Amino acid sequence: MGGVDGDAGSGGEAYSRGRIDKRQAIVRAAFDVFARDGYAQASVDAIAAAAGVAKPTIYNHFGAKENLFRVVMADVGRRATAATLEVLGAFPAEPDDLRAELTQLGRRLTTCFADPVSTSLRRLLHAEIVRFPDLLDEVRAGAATPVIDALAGPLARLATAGHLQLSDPIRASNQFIALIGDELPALTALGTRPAPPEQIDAVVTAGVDTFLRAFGTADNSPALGDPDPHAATTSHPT
Amino acid sequence: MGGVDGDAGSGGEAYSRGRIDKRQAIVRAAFDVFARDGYAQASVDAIAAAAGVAKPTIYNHFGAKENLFRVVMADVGRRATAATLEVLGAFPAEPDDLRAELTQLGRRLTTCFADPVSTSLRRLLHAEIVRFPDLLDEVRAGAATPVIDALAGPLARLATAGHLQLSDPIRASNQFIALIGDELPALTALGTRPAPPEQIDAVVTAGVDTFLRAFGTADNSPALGDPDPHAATTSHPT
DNA sequence: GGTGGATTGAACTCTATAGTTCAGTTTGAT
DNA sequence: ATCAAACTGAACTATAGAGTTCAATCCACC
Repeated sequence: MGGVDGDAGSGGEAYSRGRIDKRQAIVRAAFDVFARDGYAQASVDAIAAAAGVAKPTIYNHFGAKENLFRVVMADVGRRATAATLEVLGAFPAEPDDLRAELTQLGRRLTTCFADPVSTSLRRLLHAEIVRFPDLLDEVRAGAATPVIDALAGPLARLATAGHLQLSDPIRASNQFIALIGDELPALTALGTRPAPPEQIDAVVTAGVDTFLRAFGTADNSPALGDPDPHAATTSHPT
Repeated sequence: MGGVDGDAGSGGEAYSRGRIDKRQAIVRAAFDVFARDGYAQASVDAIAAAAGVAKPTIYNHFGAKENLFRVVMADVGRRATAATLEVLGAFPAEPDDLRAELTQLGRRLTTCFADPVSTSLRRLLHAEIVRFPDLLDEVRAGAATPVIDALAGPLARLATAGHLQLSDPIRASNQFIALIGDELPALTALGTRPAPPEQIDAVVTAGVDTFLRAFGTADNSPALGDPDPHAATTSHPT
């Protein structure tokens, strides 16, 4: 329920759906099935069954399977981006305790990145990029770049306010994301297993620490007493 | 061995024609086809054609397609790891110019990570992890963990020698990899496009700079005059 | 209570491909 | 030269799934 609406046109037809929102149900179900089976192995019959809909209804709405896939990917990309941008929007303009706020931000971001919506999108992109090369640019333009920019903004403000020392906020933004998120795929088995929260926490804490060692100023303290010298080992992302 | 030998009139095959190592040819060809088409869409006929081999030969050697896939993944994992470990092994024990050596190392590592062997492995892992969950552990144990460890060693040595200030070499190793490599998928379109070398260079340089800001000591200098404040923008990994 | 567009289920066509079979050929070794 | 094992080509079985068709049905709205 909620914003029904026939989503911004994917292929030409954008007319009034007389019925309840079968369309939404199909897209959601298709995402589940694609995420589980991959594009090639996901059968339209399975999607129809999962959506509680007859097969011809799918073809009525979306035409070929390929188009359904594109719509699904766009939808998932939009959802993932929205969640991440919301987290970034909640970052305070004038944080009292920068370290604490960055850590909090890191925790929230990793939660977003480890979410099934995000990880499945990731997996499907990797899986199908050869068959759908354009999908990457589409998703990246609508998802990745805005996120980096949305983090670069606050970082730049913190720099001009004298709480960080950095010359290139975009670069710093990418590096922050790298420091807190690069190990996530390894920790979550590419998103197929729930990650031990304490391991994620350790990575985020260490990432923020390194970030502040590199870019911090006097007011964001010297990492209170090496908070966690040896917690949980981690490995390289696949 | 060698010979192309006239194989009675069957024309235009792809790989070697010696009786000796059909098996190798099949594995190599299968990798190419899997990388291009994905597991489900890769047909055994296509693999046979690419390997210059008859279909029953494949079944003689490997049994079912699933097994062939496992063998291919193990082989590719081995190759990718070997290349990376070789690069890490070349890291000098007592570097004169730590910044330069780390930058060099970063460049070489990104070259490894951007190699088709590595990127295809990555893509196939993401694509098939749901169908082959065990593959991840196998590849990770044999590839990712050793790489992190192989970098942690030198870092630890540098720390005890007083050239770096860090308490957890494993963590620092992960973070170094993150700083230099996290943007690679975005820059190379998940490995499907060659990355502009100057962009990779900029990322590596900036990554090493941040790493040394965080962990460096007096002797590895304050980044010679902000070498490249604004070069090429980058985006978030997918 | 009638009308039209959306929906349904079921049967159908077509194509792709995993895996097998087999008779004949090539190969390296004896 | 001979032999056994590996290889080949081609035909074959069986299955699975994309996309279509159509008569019957449901629902919103007039």
